[in-house]
Amino acid sequence: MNLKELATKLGLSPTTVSRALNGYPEVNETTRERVMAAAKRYSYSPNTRAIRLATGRALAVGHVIPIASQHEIVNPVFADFIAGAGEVYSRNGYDMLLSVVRDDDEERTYRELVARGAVDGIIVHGPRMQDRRVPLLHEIGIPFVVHGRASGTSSAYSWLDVNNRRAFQRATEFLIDLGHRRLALVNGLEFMDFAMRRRTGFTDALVAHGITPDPALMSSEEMTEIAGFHAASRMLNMAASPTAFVVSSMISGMGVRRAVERAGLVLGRDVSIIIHDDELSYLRNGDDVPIFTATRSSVREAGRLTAEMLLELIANPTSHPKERLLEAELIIGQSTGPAPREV
Amino acid sequence: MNLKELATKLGLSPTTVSRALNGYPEVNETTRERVMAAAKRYSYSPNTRAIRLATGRALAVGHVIPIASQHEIVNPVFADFIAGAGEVYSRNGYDMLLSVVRDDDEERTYRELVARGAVDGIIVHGPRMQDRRVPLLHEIGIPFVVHGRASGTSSAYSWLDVNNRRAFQRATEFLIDLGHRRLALVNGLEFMDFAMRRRTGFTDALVAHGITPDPALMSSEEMTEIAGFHAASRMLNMAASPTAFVVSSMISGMGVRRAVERAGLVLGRDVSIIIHDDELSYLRNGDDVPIFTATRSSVREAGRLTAEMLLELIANPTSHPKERLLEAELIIGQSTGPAPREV
DNA sequence: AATCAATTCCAAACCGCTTTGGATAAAGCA
DNA sequence: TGCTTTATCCAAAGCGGTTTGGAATTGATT
Repeated sequence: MNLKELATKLGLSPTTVSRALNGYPEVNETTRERVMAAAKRYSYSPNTRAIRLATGRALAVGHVIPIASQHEIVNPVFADFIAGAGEVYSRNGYDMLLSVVRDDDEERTYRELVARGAVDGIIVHGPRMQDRRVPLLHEIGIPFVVHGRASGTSSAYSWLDVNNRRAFQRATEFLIDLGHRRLALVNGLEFMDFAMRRRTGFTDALVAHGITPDPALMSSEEMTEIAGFHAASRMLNMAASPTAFVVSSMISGMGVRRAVERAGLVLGRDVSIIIHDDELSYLRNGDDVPIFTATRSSVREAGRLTAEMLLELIANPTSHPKERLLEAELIIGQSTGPAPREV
Repeated sequence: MNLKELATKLGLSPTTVSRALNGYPEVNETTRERVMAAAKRYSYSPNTRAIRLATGRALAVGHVIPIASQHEIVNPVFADFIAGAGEVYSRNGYDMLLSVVRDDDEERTYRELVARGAVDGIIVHGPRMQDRRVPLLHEIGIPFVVHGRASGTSSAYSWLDVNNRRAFQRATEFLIDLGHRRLALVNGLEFMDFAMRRRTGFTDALVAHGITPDPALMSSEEMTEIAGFHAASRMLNMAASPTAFVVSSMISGMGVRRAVERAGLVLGRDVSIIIHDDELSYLRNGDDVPIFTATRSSVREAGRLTAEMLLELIANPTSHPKERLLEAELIIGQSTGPAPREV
């Protein structure tokens, strides 16, 4: 059933039917109701392809998921972020277009996506330091919102980020307040923007309390269980081993915990851990009582908010870039406790 | 730059330019080269919206990701599956459309997606027993491939699945051969088709070796770390506690491992664990040496193959349903060993 | 009663491509 | 030489909607 057929059945012109369905004023209310009823009766869905061509809008948003070409890792937060964003799109009649792209030919993908007219806007995932994509998308001239930030970018752009520096600073201070003096950071890869900020928050807190950051107690690797395990094991084997860990993710944290337990130490007594918890749906940090003390910020909610920002930007392309900084909560769990007394 | 402009610049008709670019024979080779060169020079990308309308094809595939409305959990394998499928789509000029849908209004989503003409085919994720979506998509009449199977469905349909029954049977037999007699299953939710099959494989192996399955040693819960931890803790507290666990996922396995270590037992000596490893990129089972003994099957590869099946089906809608059963590898890691001697 | 402004509807153009059905010129054949 | 093929290109008609620019009808105003 298409518009013309429906119009014929109603004895109206396609014009009127179209207007009736789209809520334009120049159509009699009784006519509109007739049309609406008929549309429902024949379960008419306007052909998206035609709408897109006629309106010149794609009614779709592109998410470009970069895959690090060396490691082939898909960021695990991505699924929940998408789930949040997807809600917003479907509520607003937008489609979500996903491109999974190795980071060596990202540029081509972005350009094509826009030139082909496949999307009205783009969400940028996994920004790195001095990310080339920000100037690129400015040049292309398409609305976009970055999930995270790209330090070292000169021009303004829209972004939504968690205050990673602040979160890690607070986590570190919390541990310092508990008496810990030898603190370790198990961080993600530090060419990623968020990881850099977390490191800054960590060292800032140390320095502010007169503790000199020890490079041997700061690792920067992929956020996997194994990497966390290895990094923590190595540090725990040092002469002056750390009594507390600040860890970049739930998964790494599980690796750190394993290293701690493997070393015969008790979590929350001998060694404390604070992780960052993205509230991934399949990696809940405890049911009622949180297991890990954590800086917490829902990545699904971030997905929702980012999507809303982008749709606004699309509706209002000349508006100024919007920025949104979310604060992470500090959740006290069972993985932290006072620093053990020196022997 | 659109087709008409390009044609004008070349002094040709849009018809000829279109044909030249799409490889039709009725155009002179030298003309074709001229056109190609000009297209590249002006970086012309044909407008997807127009192509879709003109050809009546969506050139897009829909992935409908169900979110269990009670738990709001996004299946973690989904990200890697998508990554695999995405490769295939971009190689073939298809877009990937993602709909994240709570499982209470799935039907509407599927119907609309097709009625609107947004997709040429659909991938069904997370099939359950007697899944309603299979008959629904048959009724709608759109090519689709199921990732997994839907037991209890009468009509034929295309699917790609891992031989879950066989994998879990082999894993169980492997443990029995190591001398284990009290085996536990930490399974996913058993209304999911794959979980049911895994359970069958587990009990089949037991029965075949004269062991009566003990309901107290079979849990069926969400595949989270915590659920794994709780289930294993409970079982390890039983009088006749299990000496071996067959576990449905890497993440649950990490919970089981934690329970084992928490109980003061040594993995691979006191207690053995076999997990199923989907080879998620951010959850590698060890670097060179696998940590867990595991039944292994790459979900990313499954994504690739499923996508290829669907594209074939779209190109050839009258062909018979295709079925593809992947066998999982059994990988020996450090989490298994001979059953401990009875005390 | 004549004029003007709404109100309500429609015909036709348009979005940017593909594709059908020729037209023209060159080549092949009897 | 005249006629049929073959090669090459083009005009125009879609695809299924939206949107512009009227036209016809009705109601209000003077």
